[in-house]
Amino acid sequence: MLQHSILETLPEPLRREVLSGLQPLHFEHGRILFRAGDPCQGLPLVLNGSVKVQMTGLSGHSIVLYRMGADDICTLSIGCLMTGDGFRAEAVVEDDAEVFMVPRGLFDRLMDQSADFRLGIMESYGRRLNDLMLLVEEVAFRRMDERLFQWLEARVRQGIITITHQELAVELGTAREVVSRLLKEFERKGMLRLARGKIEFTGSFPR
Amino acid sequence: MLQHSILETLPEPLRREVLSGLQPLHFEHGRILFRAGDPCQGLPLVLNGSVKVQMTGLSGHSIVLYRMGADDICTLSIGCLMTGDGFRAEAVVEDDAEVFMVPRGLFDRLMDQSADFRLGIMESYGRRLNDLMLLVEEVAFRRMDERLFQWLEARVRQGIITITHQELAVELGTAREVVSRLLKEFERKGMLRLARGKIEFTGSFPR
DNA sequence: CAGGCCTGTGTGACTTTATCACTGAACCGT
DNA sequence: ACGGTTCAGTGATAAAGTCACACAGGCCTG
Repeated sequence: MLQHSILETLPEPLRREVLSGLQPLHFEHGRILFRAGDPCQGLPLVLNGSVKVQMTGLSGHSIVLYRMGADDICTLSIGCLMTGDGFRAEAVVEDDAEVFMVPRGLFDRLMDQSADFRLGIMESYGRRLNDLMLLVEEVAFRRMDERLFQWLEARVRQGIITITHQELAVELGTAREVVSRLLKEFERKGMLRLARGKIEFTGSFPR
Repeated sequence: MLQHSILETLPEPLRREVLSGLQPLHFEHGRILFRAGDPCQGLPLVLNGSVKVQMTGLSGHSIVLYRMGADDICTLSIGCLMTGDGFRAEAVVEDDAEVFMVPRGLFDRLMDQSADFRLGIMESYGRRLNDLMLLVEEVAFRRMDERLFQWLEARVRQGIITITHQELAVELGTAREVVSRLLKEFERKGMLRLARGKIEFTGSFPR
């Protein structure tokens, strides 16, 4: 079922009209929703799948800022939509995703006509702001080994994950070598097994 | 003249009504607009002065996230206003400030009735999101000496600034010792002179 | 105005993280 | 099987964070 909760709150005639006017766009794993500098085409409503948003600094390093999943709204786009500025980050599809792209005109109309839509947008914005604030705190003050551990912990249930040390470094905003060394240490402690492009959790990974 | 550009865009009868219903609140240097955990009372529109927003991590360390000045909107409050969650950060007045506090009901009404108001809110949100993204990048990848230098550079014109190393550490999200050492090095290079609670720029501070 | 107190600053020793440079292993296509 | 490419491991060194403590400046109080 292709739907997005923020559209379900619309009053009936409007909802039907909007839904009939939008067709879902499919994006496969690895596709880029937008790149840094791109102008904003519309507000993406993520129906399913998973999209990560990351930025690359002047230094040339990248860091993942947050992810969007089912029922998420790409709030970052709104600012660009309003000011006409280009994106400062890029969005990469991780798990194949379907997206409604709401054009500027329709967005304005929905903001005008539905209090629930406005509420949904504001809530989404608030969450994103909070996420970023927490990320700042994490990057500024938390130790790398803890952060890496937590990242892995959230994925233990998958048993094996497919990711390179370089990608993991981008997740945490650090250098590949740092990730390699820390992972090696985890391996020495028996928490996981390393292979090229893969990390396998052992039963003894602490939970 | 006490006004805020986002209110000036309102259609005339509404603008007059809103303005007559709001009286500016005065906050002196050092006053706390809100603390972490506080519920949100309304949307603060900053008329003048300067307010810094900072958060304290689990680690007990703090970092300044951004500042608000004349004509700014405390977008952070909107999320809290919508979800009813408490603030995750605190706002401290630096230069005496005057603020319109827009209560929830009025905010909803303005969002409903003015497209320009909506635009202003969305733009403000977009800017804040961009600021935070840049901060993440800065904290994750930039060298401390450069960041400290830039922070000082932005204040060279004041000649002397009154700030402790501890406060400066919070500005940058680092440890006091790191700031002390870097400042000492700047002093050795002749860029500035240090005194208890003060930093004096010399003519040779590079610009 | 001497002494005590609090806050702010300086610094050594050590750990963690980042950077640089390079090696070798694993995989891919032909 | 070979050669190229991507990935991972590691030593050396620099930058930044942590811990512990000494001491200096300003302020209050007797």
